Amino acid sequence: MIELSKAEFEVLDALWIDYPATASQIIDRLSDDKQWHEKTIKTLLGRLVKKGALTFEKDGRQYIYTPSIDRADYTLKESQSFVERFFSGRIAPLVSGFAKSQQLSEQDINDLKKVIDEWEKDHK
Amino acid sequence: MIELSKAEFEVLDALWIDYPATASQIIDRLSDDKQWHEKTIKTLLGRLVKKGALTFEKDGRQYIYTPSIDRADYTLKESQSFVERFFSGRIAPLVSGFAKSQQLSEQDINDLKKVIDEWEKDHK
DNA sequence: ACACATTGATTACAGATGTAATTATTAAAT
DNA sequence: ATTTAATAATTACATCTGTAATCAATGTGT
Repeated sequence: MIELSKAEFEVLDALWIDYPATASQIIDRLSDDKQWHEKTIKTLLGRLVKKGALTFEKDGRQYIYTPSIDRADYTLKESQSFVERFFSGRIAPLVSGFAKSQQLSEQDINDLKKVIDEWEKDHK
Repeated sequence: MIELSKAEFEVLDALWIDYPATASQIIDRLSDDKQWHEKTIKTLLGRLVKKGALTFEKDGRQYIYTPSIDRADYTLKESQSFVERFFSGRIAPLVSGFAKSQQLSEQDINDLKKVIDEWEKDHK
């Protein structure tokens, strides 16, 4: 699988918001949270292209970028590897840690219940 | 918080299994899964000491290592940051991704239910 | 047609990381 | 006491990462 650094992921994440998009659109989106120099973002875009995480088409002197991987796929793979490394592949201990440290809201609990209901529906 | 690389974490994880422990004990434990050179593990131990993730006492010519951070604390922090980056801090979408891709067993579902029950007990 | 402004390409550079080899130290064996 | 073997300390080195600066190309305005 394609391995992305944290910074690279953030840039790709800005593209996932809406694509295709130009570098300046991406820079624009990122400027809200991050205080990255435009050059930095260009560098990261270049590295993402090199890693095959996105493609581009020329439009005059600009590039129009499109992600070449799916966000859900990518985050699932990362989640699997994370849960494997930290919790031997079991997800409940992760959730349990959140619960114990007061990180779960009523909303989270309801969402989790919904996931469980779905699962049970599919496995009956 | 202390930032550990993947390799560093694996070494610390081998120490968490049982401690205090000597370098050779740790090397021994790791040799099952990893094919790291002994020197590599020593280097990682040194970096872990430098980062303050573990301490040691001398016992003759050997060092006896002890973790200076708690595994549950560390994994919780990492989990929070992971969930924040990939799922805007919400845990349910992570679990949902696992469910949708057939990564959840009956056992996982039961464990999750237990976590939810606990949570509800504490919040009544 | 030409200077300018914009965008992409190339280069930079320090610190982190993976993966050890080399060197120094010292307890243990002879 | 001296050699040896084990252990730790120091050094190595390529790649990745964060964070840009500089160079090159090219569309645009005058």
